[in-house]
Amino acid sequence: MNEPGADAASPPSTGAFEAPPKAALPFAGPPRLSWPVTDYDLEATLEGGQAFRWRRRGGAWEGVVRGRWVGVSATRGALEVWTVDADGPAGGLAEYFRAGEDLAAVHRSFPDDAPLRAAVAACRGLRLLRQEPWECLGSFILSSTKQIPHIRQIVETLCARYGAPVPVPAGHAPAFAFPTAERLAACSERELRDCRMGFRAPWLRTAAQRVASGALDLAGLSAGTLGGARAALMELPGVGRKIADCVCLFSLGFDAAFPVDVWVLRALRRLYFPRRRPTPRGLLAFTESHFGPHGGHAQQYLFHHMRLQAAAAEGARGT
DNA sequence: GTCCAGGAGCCAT
DNA sequence: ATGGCTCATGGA
Repeated sequence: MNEPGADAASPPSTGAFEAPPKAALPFAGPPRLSWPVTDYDLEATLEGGQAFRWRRRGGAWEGVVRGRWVGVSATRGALEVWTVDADGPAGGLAEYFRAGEDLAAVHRSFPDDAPLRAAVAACRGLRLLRQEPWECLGSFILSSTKQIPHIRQIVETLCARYGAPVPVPAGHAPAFAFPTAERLAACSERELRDCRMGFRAPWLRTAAQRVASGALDLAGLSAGTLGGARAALMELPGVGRKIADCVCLFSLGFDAAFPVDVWVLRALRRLYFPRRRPTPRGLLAFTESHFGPHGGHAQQYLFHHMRLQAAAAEGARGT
């Protein structure tokens, strides 16, 4: 990936598809990093349920990645990233945002069927991130039978209480890293329950202990196969097929992983099996054979499309 | 009050 | 293998 210096990033925005005034950007100074991108929908990507720590600020977003405060915008024909320490190493942010991804190639790898075409058309610019494995695992252990806003709330509480403070822009409210596995392993179940995570507390604690002790080498799982990584993750209490697939897809680089939650289950049944009702096993086999090497992307499009439609229907009924 | 949420584990068929 | 039940918690 190219990582031009901070001064390389003030294209006059001959934007073919947008052009908000520069003043709309809430972050001071020039961006630290910039990559030319078309079709990078930050709202769909950062708030669509794959990551839980991004907060909208003006037309941009801010969050904490790998222990550093990050601001990000995609409004000027480029993905632009602000950080606090302008001199330190850039720290894998290109990898996190998958800035060099050839989205068109991903779309070309999809099967050519009507439901997926519709989802891609409705969610143009939806991307996948590559998150830190421990944060991803910990967050998704908290996700079971929870709505996305509540997952975000629990994660924020956890970070504020047990995460290390990170440097923030002058005058900015304090921000915190996602707690290390070591720190959470040292928490009591009671302390975790006090973060309102309910019955998930012992699951998170056990996962933290295994990662902290080295019994589970998360980063090492990337070097193996999807099946191997999934199986290793599923040995953790509270981690079944769905959460394991989320971690494989969102943090370990396995683009074929296809998490099936209640939304995706509804989408698959409605769109691909409107008549008969496939068994869970049969449906899993379908997801593995039909969607190809980037099936995880396809899954995210189906997921997001379903939720957009549900939100539209909700709005139409007047709330 | 009732139902549901980016589930998982356990137990009885 | 499959179908129920339970596990906290908060919002609609």
